[in-house]
Amino acid sequence: MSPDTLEKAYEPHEVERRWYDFWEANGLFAAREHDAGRGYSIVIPPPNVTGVLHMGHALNNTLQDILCRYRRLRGDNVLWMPGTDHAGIATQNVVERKLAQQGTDRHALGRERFVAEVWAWREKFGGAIIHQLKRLGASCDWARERFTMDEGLSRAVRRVFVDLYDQGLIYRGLYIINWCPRCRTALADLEVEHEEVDGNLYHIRYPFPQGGGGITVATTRPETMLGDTAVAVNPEDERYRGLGAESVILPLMHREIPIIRDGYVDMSFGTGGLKVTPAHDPNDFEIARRHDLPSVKVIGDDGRMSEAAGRFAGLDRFECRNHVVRELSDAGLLEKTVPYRHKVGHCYRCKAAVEPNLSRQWFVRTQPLAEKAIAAVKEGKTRIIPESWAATYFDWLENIRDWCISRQIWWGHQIPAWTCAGCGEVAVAMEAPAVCPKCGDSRLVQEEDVLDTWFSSALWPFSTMGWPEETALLKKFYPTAVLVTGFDILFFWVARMMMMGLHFMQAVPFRDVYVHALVRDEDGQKMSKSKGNVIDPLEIIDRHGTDAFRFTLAAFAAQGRDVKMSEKRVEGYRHFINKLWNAARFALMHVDRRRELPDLKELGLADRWILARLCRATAETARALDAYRFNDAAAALYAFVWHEVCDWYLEAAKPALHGKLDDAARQRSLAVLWRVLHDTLILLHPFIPFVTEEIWHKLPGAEGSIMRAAFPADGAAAPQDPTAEAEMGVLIEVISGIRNIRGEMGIPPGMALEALVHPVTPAARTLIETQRDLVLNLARLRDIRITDSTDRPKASATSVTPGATIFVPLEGIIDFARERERLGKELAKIDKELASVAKKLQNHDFLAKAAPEIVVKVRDQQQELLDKQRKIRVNLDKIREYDSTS
RNA sequence: GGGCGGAUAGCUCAGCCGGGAGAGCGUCGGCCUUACAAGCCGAAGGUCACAGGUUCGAUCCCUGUUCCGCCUACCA
Repeated sequence: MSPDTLEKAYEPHEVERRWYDFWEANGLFAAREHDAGRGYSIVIPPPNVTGVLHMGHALNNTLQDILCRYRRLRGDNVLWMPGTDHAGIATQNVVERKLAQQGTDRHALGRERFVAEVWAWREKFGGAIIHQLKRLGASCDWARERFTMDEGLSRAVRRVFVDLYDQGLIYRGLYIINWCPRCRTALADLEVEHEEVDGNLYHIRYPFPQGGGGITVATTRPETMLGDTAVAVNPEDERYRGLGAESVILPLMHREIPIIRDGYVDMSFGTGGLKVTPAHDPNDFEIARRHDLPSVKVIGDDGRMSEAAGRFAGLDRFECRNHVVRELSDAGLLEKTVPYRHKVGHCYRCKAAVEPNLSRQWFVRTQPLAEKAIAAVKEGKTRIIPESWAATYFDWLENIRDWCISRQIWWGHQIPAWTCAGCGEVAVAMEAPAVCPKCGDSRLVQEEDVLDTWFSSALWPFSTMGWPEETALLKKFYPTAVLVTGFDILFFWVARMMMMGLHFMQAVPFRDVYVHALVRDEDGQKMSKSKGNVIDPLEIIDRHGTDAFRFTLAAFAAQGRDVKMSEKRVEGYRHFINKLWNAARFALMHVDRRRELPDLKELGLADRWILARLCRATAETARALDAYRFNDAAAALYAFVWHEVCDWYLEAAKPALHGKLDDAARQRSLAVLWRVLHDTLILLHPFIPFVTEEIWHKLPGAEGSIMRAAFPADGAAAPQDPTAEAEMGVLIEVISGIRNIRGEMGIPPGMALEALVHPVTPAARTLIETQRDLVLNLARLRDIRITDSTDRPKASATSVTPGATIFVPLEGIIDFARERERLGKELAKIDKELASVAKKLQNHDFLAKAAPEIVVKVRDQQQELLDKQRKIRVNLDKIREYDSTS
């Protein structure tokens, strides 16, 4: 195969590897912080080091890559900052599972060796997702790749922690937090997934000390009763006036606990009695504070009952529930058990049921930070797109609660706080202090806990650019242009980056937040391993190529709607890639070297038409991408390439290209073809980078990488040619009319026909005369005759178009019944349209109140329809006449 | 409990500021026309969920209803 011809079908795999290597080797992804040129930056949502590329990543990164490649073509100095997230709990879990397989665990190793083990794991497997992103074509500036645990980012984390602590925005305290007994760590509220489960509501009677009676409470978690320290009723509740007792006996534990009155209690729920378990329920914790009640922690950190649970100690919490219920029932204190559907919190990492637990943890005081994050969006400093997500963003930030940031795991940024063994002073500092700042004791013990993974993620837009140093990178590229993300991490990540960015950089981290949809399976189900409906992006890429896959994602990425992915759809777009490939193949059979575009005046109609359409496609692509309307851009390009370039232009240009016309015509067509292919490749490149680069290098006169090309001029700078568009429109109608007759009348394509054309205006006559060859060729006619008479050959089929009425003589072939049916069908359509138009024009209110240009438009419409109706009727009548006489 | 989104052709979905309902796939009929059968030409197919309202005019704006999906919340 010679260098300037193409294979018959596009084979993506070898091409993709070759060009990706080429781009990387030539530094085409590199940002230049010291260069002029408008800076455009995006920071990647860092995938977990444990991650493997899934559909969500594929969509997210395809959209980012489209934007980055587009901005480069527009001449911007683009930084796409890549990296990965250490993913504290997730990664620790992965390595712990590996250790379990080896018959050991982290406690046997000890902290230091375990952490070393995780680093080793990361060295070996952590790069997988990066390789996968490269297969997707992601044009990140890989030389700058960062990791949330690397030295620079860790410094940024410590700096932020220390500053927030000094500013009173980080504190430590004893509160009810969400505890995962499986991961054995605290979780933030956000990290708890609430799921509906079928449970029971147990009604338990707590008898009075004197025996008998008592107060009945209802609970879904009876095992927590072992830690009850009061029973509460509403002070307004008539049922509990004058009880004659101020306490009850806690069953099974035989502990006397007080009856308290608190407005929190909902009188309408159950019996109006509430058991109070301060150590295992956030509301009860608050009630206990108000009433100065003690706390009894009966569930331990491992999910088993603690010593405080007396004889139940050591039982698993769920096992204990069964024991408690049985014993209560035996004691006659279980009044009833009703099935109850309620939500239970689960750990977002391991799915174990979360236990609210009293615990000493570190918190970020979020409210002051949230206020600024709200204001920034309200003031338009950051736009959220689509706008509907702003409401969700505001709602969460307005009701934000303090953020529990400490985790009882080993993999992560260890909290930079040291406790003095001598005086108990807590010192918070960037580096370990040598001695206690208060008493001078050197026995300092660092806090064991690490920080929530999302704490370091919150700093990502500036920590990756070198903060807290004042780097050239920050100066050039902060704030970033846009953050592209799924809505699932709007709170986890986006809102927190807003808070931290505003606090530490005094500027928003991004001007736009583009929130894209979720990728689901073809039935709209969320993809999950347990459902077995996961489609692996890499398998899709293997089978159909990266470009087809990317184009599919872009084409389905309509704002505010989930993407339903199925292999079938990718297949459809693979056909598109192949169509482009073959169009190029055809073009390259003719185009030999670059030619200047001749004057518009010298060009043929089809040439002028396609250039005008190219100009529109360019403007539409730019408009759509500037507005994050990826699907609009993809649809516009698809339609342009397939239905305008391939279906009409290439077909129209064939005679000239094949040398059937004069050489000047051939040269002109070649120049236009070159221009159309050249610009179209650039327009498509952000979406389908590989195939466009491959074709680009076969295109004579196209220099270097397509990545360095300039986006075509759109709008005023490019040829606007409404005349060509209108004239070509008339011809397309004429040709389609003839094709319709052929198809409907069942005439084989091989049979050459002749047509008699009656133009409606002298201009149309001239047009058809001058474009005679084009019509002959595209309508597959033997001959075309132009007539001033409306007389029609006897046995002929008719097509009425806006520019001309066409008669196709079908002597000996015509099936009169069929033609009658065809015209009748068309007439019925016109009658229907005419009726609705007439209704409008008979309406005085419409004439008086509608915009004048609309009225004019409707009048013109009516005129056209009436004209067409009249012509069809005449022909229908004649057909009837002939039919009856023949 | 609060909030958000969706309902348009057989399927999957576009449809920005109200003014003659679109695409892809699928279906039907005809074609190996020297770029492409992963293709070409032609065609059929819709009460724009339902009920009201605003308007000269509503798939589009407003209200309500039904169904589906999602987010969020400390009612045991």
